[in-house]
Amino acid sequence: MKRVTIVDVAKHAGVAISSVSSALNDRPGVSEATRQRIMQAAQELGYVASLRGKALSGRKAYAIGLVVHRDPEVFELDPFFGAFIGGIEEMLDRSGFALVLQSSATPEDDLERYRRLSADRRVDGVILNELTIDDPRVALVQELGLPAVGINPDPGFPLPHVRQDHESGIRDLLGALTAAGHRTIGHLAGPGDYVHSRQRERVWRGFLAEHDLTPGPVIDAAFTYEGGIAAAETLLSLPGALPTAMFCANDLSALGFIAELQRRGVEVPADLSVVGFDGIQLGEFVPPRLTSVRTSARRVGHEAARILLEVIDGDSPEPAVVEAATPVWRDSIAPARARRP
Amino acid sequence: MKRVTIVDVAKHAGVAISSVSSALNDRPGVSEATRQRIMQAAQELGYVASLRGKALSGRKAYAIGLVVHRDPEVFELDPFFGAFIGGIEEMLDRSGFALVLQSSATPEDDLERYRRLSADRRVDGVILNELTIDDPRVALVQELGLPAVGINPDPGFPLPHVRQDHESGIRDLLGALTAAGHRTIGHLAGPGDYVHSRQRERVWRGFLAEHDLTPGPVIDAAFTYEGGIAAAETLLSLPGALPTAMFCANDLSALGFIAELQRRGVEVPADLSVVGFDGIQLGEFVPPRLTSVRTSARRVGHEAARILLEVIDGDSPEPAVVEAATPVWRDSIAPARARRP
DNA sequence: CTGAAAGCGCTTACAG
DNA sequence: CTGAAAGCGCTTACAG
Repeated sequence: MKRVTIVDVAKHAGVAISSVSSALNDRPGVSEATRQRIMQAAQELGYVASLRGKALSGRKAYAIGLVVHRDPEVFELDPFFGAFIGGIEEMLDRSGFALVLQSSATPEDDLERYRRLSADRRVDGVILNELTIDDPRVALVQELGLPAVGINPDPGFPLPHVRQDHESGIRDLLGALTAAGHRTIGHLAGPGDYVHSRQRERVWRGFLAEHDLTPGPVIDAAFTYEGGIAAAETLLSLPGALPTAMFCANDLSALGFIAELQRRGVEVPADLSVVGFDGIQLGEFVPPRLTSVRTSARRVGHEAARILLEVIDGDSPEPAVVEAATPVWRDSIAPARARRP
Repeated sequence: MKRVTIVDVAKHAGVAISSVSSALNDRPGVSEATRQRIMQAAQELGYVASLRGKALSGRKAYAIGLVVHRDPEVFELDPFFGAFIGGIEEMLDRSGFALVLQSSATPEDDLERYRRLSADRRVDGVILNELTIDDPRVALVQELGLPAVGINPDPGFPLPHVRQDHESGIRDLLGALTAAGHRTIGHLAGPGDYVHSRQRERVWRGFLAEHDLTPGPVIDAAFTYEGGIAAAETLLSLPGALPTAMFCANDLSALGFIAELQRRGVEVPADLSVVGFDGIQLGEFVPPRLTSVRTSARRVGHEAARILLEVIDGDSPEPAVVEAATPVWRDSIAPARARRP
């Protein structure tokens, strides 16, 4: 079956293709009567503009790119992506844009993806997620002149971005911990090259300083269940008394952490209170149900797409701000009690 | 900065653009000497062909589509997608194709996505994942003339597809159960509209029939952790004795199922052996570690992309067969013991 | 307001 | 083997 093109619509409506184009794209310069006629012709023929013609002539790909790391475990259990992508789609869809998803094995490969996405003009812009300290992608997109928006960057970030406040939520959790009598609060930190790992640690450190509390142990962990298990082993092998509470930079690792502590005879939260960050579903189900901070991946994705579309349109949008992440009160905080000897 | 086009390369090499096109696409009709000269010119100018020109002129989008359901919980914790998408990418990448990912809220929306993907010529083909009984997408892609490949369909599927045998793995698990003395084996079934739910149940039923065993209770459950919890409640509310073992169609629900059973005082595997299907990471960590069947989402994705590319090329590829899913022996099977009264 | 024409950057017959 | 030309399906100045 032959594809119906703009030429067919023009013929059917008895006008020039330029008028069809203007009418269908809500551009001015077409009388209401003509517009109606064109709309109807398009409708009758079942015309849908070909993206290929549009793309070549309009100098736009009508697509944006997202490159995610292939690290299987992260991708497997990270609850962020589903909602994040859903939010992106939600926004994109109305604009006739699509999401091109790529997965990369390494950071170098990552850069190569962006480079090619730009070189072959596959997308009009990209979303920069999981920013790292001095993220090389920032310089790259600047060099390429590729529109980009960052997710939750540190202050001073040179590109358009969207931000969701995480500080108030974490502070609420830490406040609940001190209110429950905790004085030694440790931190299960995420990989140090991610800005969000650092950001979360910074809030913890700042809170303790303000309250004249000495920071408890800091243990590095991958953002995975296994990472949490390893962290528990590390904590238990540390000399001296255990902290009475831990703030984990990530729920998934918090769950592994708790499971391993329990396996080794440390009661959570009786012996050790634990709070996480992310608000994943699974935290609702495990014992004890995990107190955490819930972020809005969907909203963040939505806003990222919105901002990016504006950048692609040639605007310089203000950073988008999504409502702050909120505490999720569940069962993993208990009153501090005397430390184990 | 001005984009370098095929015209620039032709000029720089002192040839016609048609020769450049032929040379760069490894088409015959260019002498080795000319080809060399063109390659070098392209290299020197940093030329990368624009997909927009290629797409319009070559009548191809150089992209394939995947539409996934937006159901947050599934998307959140389903380990399948990450690996599956990784596998697709792996294959696509070499061919210069990209993955366009869309998320849909409802089955109707789903069809609309495919329809538009085809109408605006955004993609050259699609992957049909999570097939349902009488899946309406099959008729749709046939009607649209949209190349498509199905994942693990039932016999008689009219489109190209890729299949991973699940039967042998499930039978191994069930065999281990009977070898451990289990005679009453129930089934935690997935949503009945999915063909893979039915397939798994069918294997279970067939195995029992062959061994002259009366099927234990069948409980329907969503493919989620919560679904497993609900299923445990249902099982415990059933009149009569408990089965001594359950085969779950899905690991995530198996984990919820086990957790809830334990919460209610049923020891797993001592009182009740449980096996799952999927082989997700998380099953490695929870107590008891979940015995399951591991599928190869990555391989399946890889083969699906390969087959689809062939269909797009105009071929009629044989169904792809990925090596069978294999049992993962862990700790959730114990010898059958006298049932609780 | 309306339409004829050029042009986006390629591929593909088709002459030479 | 090589090159000039048409054409893919649109958008966008530019005349009328």
